[in-house]
Amino acid sequence: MDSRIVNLRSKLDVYKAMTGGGNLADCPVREVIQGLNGKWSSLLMAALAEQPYRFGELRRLVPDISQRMLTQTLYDLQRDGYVHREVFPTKPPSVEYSLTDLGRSMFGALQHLLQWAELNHDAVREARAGFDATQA
Amino acid sequence: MDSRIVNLRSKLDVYKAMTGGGNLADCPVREVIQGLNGKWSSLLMAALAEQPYRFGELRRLVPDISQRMLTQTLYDLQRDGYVHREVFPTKPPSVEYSLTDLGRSMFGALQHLLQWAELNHDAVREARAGFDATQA
DNA sequence: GGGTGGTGGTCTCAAAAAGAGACCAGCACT
DNA sequence: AGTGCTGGTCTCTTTTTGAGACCACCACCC
Repeated sequence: MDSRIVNLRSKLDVYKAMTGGGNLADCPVREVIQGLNGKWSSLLMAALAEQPYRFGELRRLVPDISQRMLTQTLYDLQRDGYVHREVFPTKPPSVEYSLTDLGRSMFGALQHLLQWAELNHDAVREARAGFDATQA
Repeated sequence: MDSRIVNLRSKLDVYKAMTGGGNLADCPVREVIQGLNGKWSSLLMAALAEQPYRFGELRRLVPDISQRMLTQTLYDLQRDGYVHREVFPTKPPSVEYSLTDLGRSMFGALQHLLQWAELNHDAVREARAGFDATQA
């Protein structure tokens, strides 16, 4: 028994899960997190959690995303099972993206982080400003 | 009143927070999330949530991180106020990294996502495999 | 029938970020 | 004098991202 007695079992469990219990290289948790790490993933998830959107609607909704990254991010989210893509055979075929059950479930967890960010972005901004000041 | 009646107020709020209420370009929530988007940020946060670590310990703990990215990710986390860096004037100076209160607070939110990933990585893996099969 | 505009993309090329690995000063121990 | 550990930085290559042109299809409008 050393000083590493852990009173935060759940945190330790999470850490062990991320390290795959010693098998850190191909850890499933890291793979999943990696999929959400994209610059646009969480934003698109938040948008689609509100309601389904079509490709062009998303592009207008997020003006600073390039069409290339919108295509790719949606493809990745679809691949991981968070997003459903449905093509409607209208005159110019339209494509609708919506969350799957898995996507809604995942967003429930992601939401905690987004809400934290909403409540604490001032603290982060302050910390950043203070740090930059000392480094100047 | 159109079909967009929203029964998920909290989700909508999160979305609005991310979009900055129409000011999507410089939205504070996106800035914060961006800081956690790094490939190694969440892993290092999980490690430091368990206990403080020294630089070399972290390097050994996460063998597949390059020294360069370890330095940089820790710097970024410190800049955003999640991590405290303390230099001890030992013979070869040692450096200890630990979570700040802000860091612990943030990890509390991040943890939900990590736990979700731990519980659902099978579903994601399956979705991925199924999707890849249809694309082949 | 010839322009215009909206559909959802792909392709190419430049810029930014990440990874690999060499290198460094300082000191302790042998 | 050599070896090893400390916490880094520097340079080079590869991967990821961003900007923007291009595309086929069809509807609409004259």
